[in-house]
Order: sequence, then C-alpha cells, then structure tokens
Amino acid sequence: MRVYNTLTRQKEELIPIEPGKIRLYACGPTVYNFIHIGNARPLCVFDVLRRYLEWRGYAVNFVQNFTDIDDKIIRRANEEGVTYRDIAEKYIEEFWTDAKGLGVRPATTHPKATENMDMIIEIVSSLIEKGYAYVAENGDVYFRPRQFNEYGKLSHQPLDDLESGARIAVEEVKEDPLDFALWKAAKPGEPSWPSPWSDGRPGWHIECSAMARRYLGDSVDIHGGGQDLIFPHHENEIAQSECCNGVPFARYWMHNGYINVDNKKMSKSLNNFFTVRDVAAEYGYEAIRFFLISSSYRSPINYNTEIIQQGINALDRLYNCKNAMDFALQNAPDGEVDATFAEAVEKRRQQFIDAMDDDLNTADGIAALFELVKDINVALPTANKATVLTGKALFDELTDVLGFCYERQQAGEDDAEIEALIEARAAARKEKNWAEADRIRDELKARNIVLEDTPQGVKWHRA
RNA sequence: GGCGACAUAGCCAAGUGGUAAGGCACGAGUCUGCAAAACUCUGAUUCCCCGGUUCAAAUCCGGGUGUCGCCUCCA
Repeated sequence: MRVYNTLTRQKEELIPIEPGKIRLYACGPTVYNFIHIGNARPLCVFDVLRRYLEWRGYAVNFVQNFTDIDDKIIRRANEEGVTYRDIAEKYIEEFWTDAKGLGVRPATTHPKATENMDMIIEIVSSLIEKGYAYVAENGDVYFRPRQFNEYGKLSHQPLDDLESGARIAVEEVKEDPLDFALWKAAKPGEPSWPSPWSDGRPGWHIECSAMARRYLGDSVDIHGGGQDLIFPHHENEIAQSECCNGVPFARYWMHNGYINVDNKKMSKSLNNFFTVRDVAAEYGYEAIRFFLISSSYRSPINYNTEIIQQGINALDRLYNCKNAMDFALQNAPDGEVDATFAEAVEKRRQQFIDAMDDDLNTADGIAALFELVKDINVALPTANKATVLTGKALFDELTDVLGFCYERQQAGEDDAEIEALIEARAAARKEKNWAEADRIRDELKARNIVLEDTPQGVKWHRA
C-alpha cells in the first residue's frame, strides 16, 4: 500500500516497523461538546484505514485519545456550574453514541489524558533534563523549539517564518515567543495535578506524545489527524517525542481535508457547523458516513443536504442488491459456481485492492463495489445458490471494509403482521382486485415497507 | 509576508502522458395489472483560461484567473 506522507509530501510505500503489524495513532476529540460533521471525517477515514489494513491481514494497534482536560472543558464546566470531569464524561458518552452510529469501530485503546499524568510528567522531566525545556518562574514548563533543529519539518516552515507571523502571543514568562507549553501551572480554582514544577495540568501537545509512547512505543507507523493539526499540534508532538526518545516519532503522517459549508471551513467560530447528531436525526448516520468516504480523504469537501440525500440514494442501491441476494437465495437452485461470474468477482476484488492501496482511494474503492453490484444484479435472475454466494461473499467483505450496510434494520417484531397483509394483497391480486391490492401496498408503504413483485413472489424491505 | 490545496457533465466524484471510472438526478425502452427494483440505451468532441513540450496532455512546463486553507484553539 502507498500512502501520502505529509512529512515528505509524496506517496510512499507503507513499510511497517514490525512486519505484519501497524501502529496507528489518530488524534481524538477534545470532549467539551457534541462532535460536528468536520470532526466525523477523521473518525470515518481512519476507521476505514484501520478496517482495510486489517482486511489485508495486518494486526493493527490503533490508539485514539480523548483530551479530557483543557481550557475549553474548564470554561464549559464553569458556565454550567459542574466539574470538568462531568463535562468530559458527558461528552465522551455522546461521542460514543455518534461514533457507533457512524459505524466507527472502537480503537484498540482510547486513553484519556487525565489517566496518563505519570507518563506526561516523565516526558516533561526528560525534556527539561536534556535542555529542551525549562521551568518558568510561575511554574509553567515550556519547550524550546530552537533547540530542536528539525523543528518545522512537518509543516515545512522555517522557524523564522513562523516567528515573523508575529501572531503568537508573547507571554512574559517565555524566553521566546515560539516556546510552547508542556505544563501549565493552575490558576486559582482550576483543576490540577501535582508535578515537580507546580500543581497544574499538561499542555495539549504533550498528551499525545505521552499516550502514543505508552500504548504504541517510541515510534509509530502512521499518525493521523486533520490538516489543521499539522501546525502546531503535530509539529510539537514530533519535537517532544523525538527529543525525548531520540528516534523518529511517526513514519507516515496522514492528514484529512476539511469539510466546508458554502466553501468555507466548517468551524465553531464561524458558527457554520452541523452536529453529527442533528444531521443523523434527519438523514441517518450512514448517509453521513457515505458522504465522508465518497471522496478522497485529502480533498476538501463541501457539505450540503443535497449531497447527503445523494448518499442515501446511493446506499439504496447497495441495500437493494443485498436484499435481492438474500431473496434469491431462498429460491435459487443448487449447482456449480458460474466460472465466468466468479472470475468477474475476482476482478472486482483486485480493482478494490488496487484503489485502496493507492493512498486509500475510497472513491475508486466504492466504484469497484458498485461495479460488483452491477455484476451481481445482472447475474442474479439466472444464478444458482453457489453463484449468488460467491457474489455475496465479496459484497459483504467490501461493504464491511468501507463500513456500509450496517444501519437499516431488516427484521422487525411486526413481520408476521406484514406477511399477513402481503398474503391478503396476493389474494386480491389473484382476483384482479387491483384497487384493494394497491390499497394494501400503500398502507404498507406508509409504514415504510416497500413491496416488489417478482417472478419468484413478493420481495419486501424496510425503507 | 511564508507555506499549501482546489478548479472534470445538472449535482457529487475518480483519473498524473495514450485518447474521460463510479454514484445521484433526468429522459427513452424492457419487465409489471399499475408500480417498485433491476437491466438496456442516451449525456462532457472535452477536463477554468492562454501559451509551450510531445507522435500524443485533463494529466508535464510557464503564465494568468477564481475559490479556499494553515501560519492563533480548531478534525
């Protein structure tokens, strides 16, 4: 597989540190609010990456953290008159609701910043010892980017250009405007943890360095996140981890593009964001996933409801095919697998692999799936059981890697009642009582049950 | 000022030198009692514009236009 590496700005062959194993770290959410569509993109993208790597036989150790202490969480807690922990716990729960809805599988480990203070303190101590960091007079600890001569290698920005931006707040206690906080001394009333330097809390960047180190080791294979994290977050992670560990931190850096609304980046500050919860309530979670996966993970994509609706329609085609296969299996005759069809299926498998191997080209991967659907639909009317199962096997594999076809429920508790109505309609049709037959069909449609008359009998599914 | 991304049919979106994938929507047809689903056919003589390289460019080079992003918390 080849992946685009932000570090080198080119696609590179993915060669893991340990053969057959992938250490994957992706920055997780700061839990102070519901996640929005933009937050959902890396979730879905790296979930697909993880699923694909596993499908190809890699053992993936996937770590995604929760930032459960930071300024925004504290502010939110103060606004609501509760503790920071109440806020963090609430939005971690809400995160899980949305993640599950989006079909995102839990990572191997979801560590929390507050549960890794020992590792954070260990790394900060080491950085101070080695001269990369210093304790300010107020108890803060800062990192000196100028001490690390590779600083800027990820964002490809020379130090001086960063500084000339001059928009970095100059704090009295810092030696240099570029210095960033590893540890922040607590102000009165703020939650704090003891440390050799002050009671306080960690800076944002150090958390990821600490959790990656503890759960994945000094070096990881792939580090992922949104493009807006390249600078300063990921640049700082590299500085901290490499200065502490003395080895390269991540071999491949993968960054997803933004979601735009009316061609502007979706963000809290522009107030143009849509929460996953709200969109899902209207269109379902799966349509969001389809939207997020249907184009290259690196491209910016524009969000609007028309596109979400297009995704729903596309998913209809997938579900129709799935239902048609299940229905066909009830009546299909026994026999040998059709060799020509089996060959076509293998071609689709290879087409899918070629696409996904090329920097996770999900758009082409989805195209391969849809071409498989076409092959299946064409073959289905005359296919025997073994042939249907051959098509279904790959269909199930591909939809599982992409994470589709998990949402719509097929069986229900009122199935018997529905079957009875379908029987009644069949009787009416036999007597050519079309009015009654259509009345029943409409009645079921109102209950989101869609009927299809086929030569093999009535096929139905929930819309 | 520094760094970067994007511009392909009505919409979404692949495609990095060899003559435009896939999906949605639309139209026609087949099937159907009518539908639905499915299938078949139809759609860019052309890939923002202007030059250049080449036998050959959406794809490479140069210039331009437009839009967006990072450099500050941000997925």
